[in-house]
Amino acid sequence: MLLTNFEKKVYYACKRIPHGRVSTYAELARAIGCKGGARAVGNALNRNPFHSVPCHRVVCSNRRVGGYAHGKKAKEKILRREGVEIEKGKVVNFGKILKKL
DNA sequence: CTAATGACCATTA
DNA sequence: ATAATGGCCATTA
Repeated sequence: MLLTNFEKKVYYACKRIPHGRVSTYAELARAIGCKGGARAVGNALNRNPFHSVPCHRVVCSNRRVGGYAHGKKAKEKILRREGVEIEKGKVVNFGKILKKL
């Protein structure tokens, strides 16, 4: 697979998010040493080719769910199945279940 | 090299 | 509370 170094870092970091927890695009960017690169992280996750990397656990820093390659609906569905409550398109226990990397 | 793109973010009105 | 704005950054054309 033709993966850029940036993408590799994003996927490896994303893999560290535990089941039932979430992280944010900005936090992920910060974790890999690319502060301010939240948008770039989103782009990388959008092209995520691995089923093993749980990109559905990455949400926006404002508690909103954020996008998903297969539709936001699917994303919410998966998150709920993992025990993450979502209210009006927003993560309920955000501060509680947020995983800092 | 430049310009456009996007699963973002913080600020401002 | 919502909407617009400018900024941010890797990738791609």
